[in-house]
Amino acid sequence: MISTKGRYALRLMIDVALYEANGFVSLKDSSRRENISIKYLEQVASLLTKSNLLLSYRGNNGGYKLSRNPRDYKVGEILRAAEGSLSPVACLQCENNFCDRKDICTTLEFWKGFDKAINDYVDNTTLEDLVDKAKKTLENNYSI
Amino acid sequence: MISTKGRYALRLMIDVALYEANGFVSLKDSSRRENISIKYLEQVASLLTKSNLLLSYRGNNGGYKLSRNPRDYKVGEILRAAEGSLSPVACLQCENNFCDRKDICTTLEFWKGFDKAINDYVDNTTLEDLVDKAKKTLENNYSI
DNA sequence: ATGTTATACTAGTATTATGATAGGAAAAGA
DNA sequence: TCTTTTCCTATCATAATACTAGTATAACAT
Repeated sequence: MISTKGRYALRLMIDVALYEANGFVSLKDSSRRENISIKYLEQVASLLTKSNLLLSYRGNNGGYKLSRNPRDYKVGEILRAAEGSLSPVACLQCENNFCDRKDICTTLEFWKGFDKAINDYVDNTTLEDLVDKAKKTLENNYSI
Repeated sequence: MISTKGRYALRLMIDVALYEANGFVSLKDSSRRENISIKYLEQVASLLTKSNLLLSYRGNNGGYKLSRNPRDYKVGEILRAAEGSLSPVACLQCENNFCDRKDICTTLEFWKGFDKAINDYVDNTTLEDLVDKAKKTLENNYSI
């Protein structure tokens, strides 16, 4: 359901949040820290930039930084930007909502509720929540 | 996320529930009513039979019937039988839970909560709920 | 016995999505 | 002008999806 694109997007956002204090965060650094192919990460970053979740800057000392405070990102926004849609069934994706069974479908309400449960969950966690957790994990690893 | 297998499985279970009063429900009839290829529906029915959600009977006047009362099926059981797993990320599928980032993964808790939200939702609706809705839809269509 | 009806099982197949890799253009600073 | 970085597009191997098809097996009717 959530592919590498969504998972990598979330990890990239957390990584940028953790390191942007020193200036723009380059994919060269993020990809090394997160152990993700830089070329693939470029595609993920591009999705996030187009959705205005990341700001980019080219050239030397360029890279990415957050466009907002971490607490103002819902995780759902990040996942939807990377995945396109979190709909559990194709018939709920806006454009495809022309299912010819629409008026007789006895499961449509169930699927709509499912879609809502999914989006409610992912919109109930902020990037800040995950960043705080990441900071604790880093601290623990250093103390070992 | 939910493929045709899961969606067809749910529709088949509802169809069998609606028509089993007259005896075993054949795929020939179900496939005609639901407008799903009989050969594909066979594969779906096979998954449900193997999971003991449907009882099958071969030969003349054979077909399928429910193994329990509709109120005793959680929709989640049906979907999991057809789809295999509803985990939103690969690393939560039991066998694959050997992700080498397991101990440093800052998003694992988030994904576990996501998994729980998904399964809680689908386990909170019963087949009976959907069958009741289907009966109402059928009534409305006849009255038109 | 034989034919009919139905499930059970296995194999094949076209299309699409996934998860990348690769090359080069464009921007920005040294 | 060189280096570093993002930006954009193309390509590609693998796997999943959504089927179709054929045959075996069971059960009953005649």
